[in-house]
Amino acid sequence: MRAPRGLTIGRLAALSRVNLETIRYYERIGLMPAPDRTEGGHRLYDEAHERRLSFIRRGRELGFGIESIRALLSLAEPDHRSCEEVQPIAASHLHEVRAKLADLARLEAILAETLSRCKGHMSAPSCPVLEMLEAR
Amino acid sequence: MRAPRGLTIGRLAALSRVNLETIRYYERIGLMPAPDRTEGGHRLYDEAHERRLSFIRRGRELGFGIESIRALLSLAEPDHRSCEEVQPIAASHLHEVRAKLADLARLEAILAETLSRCKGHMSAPSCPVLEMLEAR
DNA sequence: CCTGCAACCCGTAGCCACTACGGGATCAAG
DNA sequence: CTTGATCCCGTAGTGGCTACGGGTTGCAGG
Repeated sequence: MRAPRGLTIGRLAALSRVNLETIRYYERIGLMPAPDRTEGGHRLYDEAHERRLSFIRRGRELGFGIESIRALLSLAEPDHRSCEEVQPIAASHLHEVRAKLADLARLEAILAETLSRCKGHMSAPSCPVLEMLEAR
Repeated sequence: MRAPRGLTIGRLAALSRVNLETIRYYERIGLMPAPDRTEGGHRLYDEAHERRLSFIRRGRELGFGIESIRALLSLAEPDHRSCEEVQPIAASHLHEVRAKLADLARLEAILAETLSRCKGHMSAPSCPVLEMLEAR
């Protein structure tokens, strides 16, 4: 009665909500360790892989880049565990997120305002959007 | 006293604030027409090119994709000029911008809140950021 | 006229983070 | 033992550029 260790890549993909091809990609770039294989060569994962992969997915969902996640993963290891070193990574990312946010908000305002001036004059020869793009 | 027609790619780049290599790229993908050349093969542009390139730059700055800009450019031509056809392109883009905006705002809130809980316990063994990534 | 050097030429490869494809091998259920 | 789902691997494509390298052209000063 050995534990049911041996998660196929497909089941790992479903469990961690990461695309199967993406898992292989993470292995290629060294973000996920190469797992054991069956005799026939199929990958076999365990719970530790699942935890690591879910960590990566949550990091990606928060917008961290692969290299930041690599750093965060090593800072999450029991020996190295350091909030002090995690903070600058997260803070720098937050800074970038805020910059993009400000940029997008600007675009949104311009687009919304310009489009609002389009309402109605469907068949008119003038177009606020085109005029903005041609603007001096 | 012929007009000073004949803008080198470098001067066009400076004038339109588009990278020189990007201009060549736009020509390769058919977004910019192939201009005349000097005897030696250097590209020579005119004001029409400058207007088109600036149109493209403004479109890119507003976040439109290359294919949308291609469509907008053709809808900006004197014969085809159609606000009616421009609107769905801009509206669809605005929709995408708003989706990204909402997504980024969500990230920002999570990151900011989590980081705020990091303040102070620099050398503590626990870390709100890591805990969130490991969550479950 | 000649030199020197900035500007230009072209094609290709690299960036990020995947995603898709194709053709073959393996696994597990019936 | 057959079938069909799953998995294998390597490579190429995505978007929108940017960088590189090695060669050619243009033009201003001497």
